[in-house]
Amino acid sequence: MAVMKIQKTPSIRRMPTYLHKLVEMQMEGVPFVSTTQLADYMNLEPIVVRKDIGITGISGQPGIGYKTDKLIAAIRRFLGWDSVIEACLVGAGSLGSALLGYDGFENYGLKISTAFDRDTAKIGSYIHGREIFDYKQLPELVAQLGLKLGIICVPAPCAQAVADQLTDCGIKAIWNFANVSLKLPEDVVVQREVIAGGLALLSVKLGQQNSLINAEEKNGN
Amino acid sequence: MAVMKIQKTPSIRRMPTYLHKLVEMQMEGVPFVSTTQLADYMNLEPIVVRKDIGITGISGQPGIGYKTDKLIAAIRRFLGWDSVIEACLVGAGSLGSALLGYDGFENYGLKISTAFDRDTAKIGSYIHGREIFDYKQLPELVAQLGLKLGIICVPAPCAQAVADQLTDCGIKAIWNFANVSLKLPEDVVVQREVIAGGLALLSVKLGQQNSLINAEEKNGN
DNA sequence: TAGATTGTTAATCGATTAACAATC
DNA sequence: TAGATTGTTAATCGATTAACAATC
Repeated sequence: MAVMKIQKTPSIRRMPTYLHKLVEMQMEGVPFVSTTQLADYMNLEPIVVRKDIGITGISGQPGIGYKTDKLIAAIRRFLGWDSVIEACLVGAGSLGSALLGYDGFENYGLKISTAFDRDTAKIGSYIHGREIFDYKQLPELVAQLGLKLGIICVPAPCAQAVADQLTDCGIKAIWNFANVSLKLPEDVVVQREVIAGGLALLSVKLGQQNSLINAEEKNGN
Repeated sequence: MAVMKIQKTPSIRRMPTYLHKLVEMQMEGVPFVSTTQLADYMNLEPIVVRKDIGITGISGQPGIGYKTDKLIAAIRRFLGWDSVIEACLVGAGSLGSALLGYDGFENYGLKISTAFDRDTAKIGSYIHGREIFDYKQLPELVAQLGLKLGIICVPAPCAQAVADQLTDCGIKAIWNFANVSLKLPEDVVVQREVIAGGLALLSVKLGQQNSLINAEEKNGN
């Protein structure tokens, strides 16, 4: 199978943020939204939002904007979030627990239907109202529920073994929060979250800001 | 002050991952690393790694690679992680707790020196060995410790107020995990983590993969 | 009619990839 | 000498930005 290359990554990454704001506006009863409004909210230029929305295929009304409901629907459809996908989570440590407790996923087409851990102290307990199952039961339950998405929250050294187990069970997509690069079959897609990536960006911004300030001080401003 | 625009965002985001792997190799006693090795690990092309490393300014040895120690130092210097920056964390909920428990930050030039919450049940307790302070004490402690970085882990509706408070106290950089876009003074840098952004990317990949499979089935492959 | 916004086309900019001489 | 790798230059590709007619 050909290696996939996704384009418009920056646009796709912005979609959930539009969605979040739009749902909020929808609840407030706002019937129309313009790219200007969304751009203001996100601190970017309207043309960026216009292009992003363009790829969903929706059309708006010149001079007015987009119907809030339709725009929400268009973004959901584009992302494949119009039908809920069920997932299993492996590793109920602090990060895994945080994800289990996050109630925004319902807006993002995701439902974590089962959670697993190896720790006997956790097995059978409930975290944010969800039972933690024995990791040994994973193949059985994943097959039974026909799950296609797995979320890995185990420590880095265990992550590859868990990933192998998941793909053996028919999982086709992995959301990887472990700090390690996984080797997977070509027909399995993976998204690795590297929290430190954001920190790196922030650090570089801070460094640039500081040198800017120093430069201005030098110029007597 | 001019609005900052950081370039080479994708390269910067990859830096911590290089760093993580390099530190691992260093501990294993590997003296030299080539871009080929790093590329293999990260599932990308060597030229990408070569370009990324290039921006740190380090030079390697043709035919051999880079000295592991020197490369680690170069990446740390580039990111400003050669000196530890102290931060405060606001909001000791499940995500805040997970961050407090993450022990990888020491490698990333970050030390969370204080954590705050408003909840009296949490104040005075210890999470992952760190005392949780009353949010009311924030101005006092931030000033006392001279902190420049704040990490926001409070619910979205409180995030802007916390951000305002932080900037009032002299915080110059904010790492925002709340699901809201913050309005900040121009001299304060911000990095917002949108966890759902990664999920959006994964969903689109999964959709593309599925249509690829369908196409191949149609062609009888 | 005036102001706001969409949607498209073109221009610019930056990131990725390719190619290859120089070096170990 | 053969193989591997760096570092640089050029080519390609895609994303961002600008401009503007069409529409409400």
